Amino acid sequence: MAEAIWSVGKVAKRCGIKVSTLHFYEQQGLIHSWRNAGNQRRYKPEVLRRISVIKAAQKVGVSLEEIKRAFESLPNNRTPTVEDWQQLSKNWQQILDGRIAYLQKLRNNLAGCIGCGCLSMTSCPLYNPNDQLAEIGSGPVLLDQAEQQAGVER
Amino acid sequence: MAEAIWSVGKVAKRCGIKVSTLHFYEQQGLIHSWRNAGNQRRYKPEVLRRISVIKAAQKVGVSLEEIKRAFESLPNNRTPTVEDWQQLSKNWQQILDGRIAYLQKLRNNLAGCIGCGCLSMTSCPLYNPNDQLAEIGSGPVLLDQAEQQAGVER
DNA sequence: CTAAAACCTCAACATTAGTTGAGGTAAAGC
DNA sequence: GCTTTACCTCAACTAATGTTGAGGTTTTAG
Repeated sequence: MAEAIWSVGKVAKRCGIKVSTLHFYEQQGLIHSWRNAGNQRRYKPEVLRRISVIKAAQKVGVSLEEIKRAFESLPNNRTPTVEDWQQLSKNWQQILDGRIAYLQKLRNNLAGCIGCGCLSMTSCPLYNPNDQLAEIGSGPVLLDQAEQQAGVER
Repeated sequence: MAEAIWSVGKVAKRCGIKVSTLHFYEQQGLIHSWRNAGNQRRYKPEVLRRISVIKAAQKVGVSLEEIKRAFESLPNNRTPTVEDWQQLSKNWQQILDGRIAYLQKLRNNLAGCIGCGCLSMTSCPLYNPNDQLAEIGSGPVLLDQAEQQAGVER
């Protein structure tokens, strides 16, 4: 201990990622390092925290670009404090809450939509783009009223 | 109505996706069509349901490859029945339940991990790869015990 | 002091999920 | 019947997220 400076290999091993990924993240501006006399990367322990946040965010489907923007709220002139991370954490929880609510809605509608017998898209919240269900990742989901015109099929 | 046969343009418009995406999905084996006398694609209304399932799945972070495997449980010799879709829906709900549980765990640990003051990864469920939190998408998240060796931090 | 392990850069490649465009055919509207 | 719109194929391109490898330097262990 007292050894608060990390090499790229150590960080990679500790985080379960590849050295090349650290290079990549640095290139993308997600993490920072300085160089020693022999041009090798050196990291503050803070980087471990950043990487774990990146990993957690990715599991929730957040892009590196968005993570980068979130990190921009952290100070770059000094090591982030507990308060800095807490603020970031608070923002994250909001995202997570939304995400959870979305999934729950999707889950509860699933039996009634995908597996339903109505074969209609008119009122289905899964198919209906006006439903807030669709308001997470992308644009329009699917338009309404359709499959009941079926039955004839081929 | 009675017109239960769809052209690629109609399907695309109804689903809010591009024609090229339909080509792509067909090429990937996610949807099927037959051709009319003039070599144009024709679809059963079933395709709308498939596409909405694809779109819903993607929002949950499921890859096309996994969706394809899920679709393999559907009959390819006949149009899927309500029961077929219900079965698929049931499997989906399990995935969703796991995903929701994961996010909830992540959410509840967020303040205590990212934003905590301990600066230690020894017992942090977010950093700890043995924690089931990590069991969703990928391999190891982050290994333990680290940042408390910090404090010096140059 | 030397050999092995770890690093460095830079370019190319990989994968997923599509999109775009060129060059040509089919169907629909008037 | 002509013109516009929709379709067709095939190849190339995009963007995000990394990974691999070549060729060379630094650090570390014995």
